[in-house]
Amino acid sequence: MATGRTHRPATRSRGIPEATVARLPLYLRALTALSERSVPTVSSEELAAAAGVNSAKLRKDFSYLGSYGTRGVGYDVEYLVYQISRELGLTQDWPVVIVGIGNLGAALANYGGFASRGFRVAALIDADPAMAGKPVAGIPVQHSDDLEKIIQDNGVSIGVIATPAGAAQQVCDRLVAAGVTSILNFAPTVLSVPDGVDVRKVDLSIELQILAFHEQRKAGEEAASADGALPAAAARSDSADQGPDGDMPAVMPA
Amino acid sequence: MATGRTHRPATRSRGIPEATVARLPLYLRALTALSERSVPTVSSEELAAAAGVNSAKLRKDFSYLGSYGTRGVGYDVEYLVYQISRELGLTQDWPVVIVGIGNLGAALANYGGFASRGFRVAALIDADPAMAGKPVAGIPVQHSDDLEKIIQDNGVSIGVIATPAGAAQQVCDRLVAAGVTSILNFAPTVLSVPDGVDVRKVDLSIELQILAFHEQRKAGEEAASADGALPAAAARSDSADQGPDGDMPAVMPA
DNA sequence: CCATCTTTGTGCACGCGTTCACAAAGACAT
DNA sequence: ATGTCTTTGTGAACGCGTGCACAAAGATGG
Repeated sequence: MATGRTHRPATRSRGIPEATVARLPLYLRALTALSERSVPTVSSEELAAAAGVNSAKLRKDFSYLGSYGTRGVGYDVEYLVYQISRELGLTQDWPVVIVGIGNLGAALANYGGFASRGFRVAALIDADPAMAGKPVAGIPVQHSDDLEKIIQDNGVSIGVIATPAGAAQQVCDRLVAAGVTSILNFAPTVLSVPDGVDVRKVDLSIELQILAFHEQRKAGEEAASADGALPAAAARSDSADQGPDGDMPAVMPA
Repeated sequence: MATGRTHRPATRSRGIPEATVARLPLYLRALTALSERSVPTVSSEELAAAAGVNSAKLRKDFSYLGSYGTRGVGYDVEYLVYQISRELGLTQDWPVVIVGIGNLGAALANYGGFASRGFRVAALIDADPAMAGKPVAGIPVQHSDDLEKIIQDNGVSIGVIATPAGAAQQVCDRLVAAGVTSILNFAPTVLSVPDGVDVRKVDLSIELQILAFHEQRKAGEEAASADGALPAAAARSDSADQGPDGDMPAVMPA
């Protein structure tokens, strides 16, 4: 970004690889923990261990930020916390709306990690009129009719979708039309959005299926060494596939 | 391709790239939707659009499965649903335990997508004695003292951790010791596990921070074209860092 | 049976991300 | 000051994942 200050090798925001960006929050968390224990400096080796990554990767990641460590010593914890926070945009306050206040929406609303990380729940929105006015996590739920107004009044640019799958795209469209440019989607749907809008997806069902794949593979290999066949456990070979479920958000039936 | 058609070209489980495995559930969902609409066949182009991926990628993904499409026609929906389900291990029943029945744990327990995808909630476990016996989603919560017994009695190999961060590693260790080999972790902690155990992490806080990064970048660029400086919005430049929050699961305060 | 047309399966090239390994930078002791 | 020792920052090699572009397969119609 050209932010500029003369030197400042970094600030090449656009130069920061996605993979690195995705790890910065991890480093930040580990650093925050160190900071709370008043640890003044940390080596790449130590921090990498705490974050669960390779130390060379961590150093390279930091090099994109232009973060300066001190050779022979390590990194200054406080300085790094500040730099990463700044890079991630956490030094400012991000108002967030949560749409769809079912089980999951409520869980999200109650999540304490919001406020302490630069995020603020500006509003809770649900389509059910019966929910309107009812407080969840101390915040009154508002009806989705007022979605546009809420977004605009609060200058919201980040929206969280926790509605059933069927409603997700419509909600998404309205959020985008109202000015939201970043969306965190918990509904099991592929959202289509115009250029310039970022979408991230969290999908419990997918995560579990990936685990099942590996689990099956482990079982299969085990069996293979003794048997040569399939997992011993359940040989239930239904054609599977039954209830239509593609209609509620991962993790939350309305 | 080499697969030689002795039928059964697949089963090269170990040959399937991770990236492909991660997309299979996506394809499966799209295919299930088609199946429900009784669509008999689908082209890679159509299916790719529905799943939000590139059609060449999709074809290559399927080629790892050894799935057979028909040139000039496309893929048989039902056949593909079965093949992918099978490959993912969803034709068998996976008993799952959820540890930590707070807001999120309850939301997970209520998630309808479990049963319909080959997963079954075998038990809900919480450390709070006051929760014991209390039914959540129709399943009585059990005390964590009985964790090992529950795992063994039910032959559970997949565990979901939705506890506060402080308890996660300990719970993880007990799960692993009891025989769990796949863990879905919602707590904001890096879990360390022995070889052979898979861990997948879902972390709301990280997802939001990644969105914030891009959001800030957008704002910065916008401003740059007119101004040259930083986002106009909030120039709040605190040293940031405040409440200790690293102590509850992403999305769920006990 | 042959021609045409559609759609798959994949060889290939490119770019990103990871990791190694090491030179340079600096702290610290003497 | 000078030497030693630690730890960073990064050049370079490698491997994975992606996407293009096309040949081969097979359906379909004449």
